[in-house]
Amino acid sequence: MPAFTPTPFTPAQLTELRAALLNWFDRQGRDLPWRQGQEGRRDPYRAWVAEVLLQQTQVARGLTYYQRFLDTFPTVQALAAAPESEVLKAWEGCGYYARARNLHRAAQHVATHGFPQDFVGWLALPGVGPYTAAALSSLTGNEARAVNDGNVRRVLARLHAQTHPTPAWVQGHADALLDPARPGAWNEAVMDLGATLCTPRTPQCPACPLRPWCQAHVLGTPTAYPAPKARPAAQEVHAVAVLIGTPVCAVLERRAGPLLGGLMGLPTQPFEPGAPGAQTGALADLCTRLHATPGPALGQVTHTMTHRRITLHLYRADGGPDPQDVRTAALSRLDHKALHLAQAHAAPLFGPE
DNA sequence: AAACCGGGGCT
DNA sequence: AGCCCAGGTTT
Repeated sequence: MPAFTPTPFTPAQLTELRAALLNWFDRQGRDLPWRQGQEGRRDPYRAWVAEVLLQQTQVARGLTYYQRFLDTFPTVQALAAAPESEVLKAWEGCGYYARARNLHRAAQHVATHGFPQDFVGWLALPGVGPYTAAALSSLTGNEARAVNDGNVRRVLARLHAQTHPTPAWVQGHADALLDPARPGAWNEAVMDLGATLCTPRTPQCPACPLRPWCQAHVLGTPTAYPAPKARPAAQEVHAVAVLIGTPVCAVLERRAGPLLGGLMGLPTQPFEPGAPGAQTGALADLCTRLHATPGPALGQVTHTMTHRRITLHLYRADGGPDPQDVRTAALSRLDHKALHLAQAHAAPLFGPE
């Protein structure tokens, strides 16, 4: 017996449902810059960059980054030949920087060995998991692989009124629904439906081509599917940071590890906000490490990242390592906020514009 | 199972 | 103006 409940649709229903969604897609599907060329035969480089970008970034926001990234690296050879710092600079502000580092590493493999030709080949690239491998093998090779992303999960959960769809449940139903005649278009169609009509909060059921088959619509509570996931509470983090130099030419450090790895930023030192003297102690420790002299406070900025709420207490300092050009370095939003604060502090009233 | 990041929607 | 949410891959 199967591990999941197979699709309740009869073959005739399946044919109608597929035709309804694909007909909608042919007329209402989104015209996106990475969807050039024939369906199922999209350009692999453009599709790949787009899919990695769209792993954690919504289309509306992703368009800007996609444009910038392709202008900077028009081909996989250009991407492979670039230093990592330039790749991160092109990705700057987009978040989840491991995506850019993996894309860069994978490009060096692709530039010499060529693009993967199937699902397993795509899956072998760093930064390409089951979703992206299914998307790329279907979009560029018309392979019959059903994608399983957040949109698909939501569409299928509503279609079958399933509050707690497991990954295996979603994959099973996605496989059953996939139109084997047009796998690439089918995947694009389901994701477009989830992104434009079957949205998380305010679904547009009256316009939905799948409404005749949708159990959640029958029950009248589409937003109940799937049930929201529990999330860990945000954690308060405090750190001191120093500005040595100016907001456009400052001492920067390269961040290592999973958090903002590979990006540059102002030197920082965390501290326990409750403990007396902890903040001045952290400033002293940081300046000792940098061989710098602490100066006046410039203010503080807050930024939320993952499950952390970070407060950066910014100070001026002197001495230490050589400052560098801030504009050519890849920085996180947090550091841009800190530098903006320093700039406002430097010229609070006057100055050009 | 938990961590990674930033923006957009809703209150 | 804030809070809350969503989201593939990796470790």
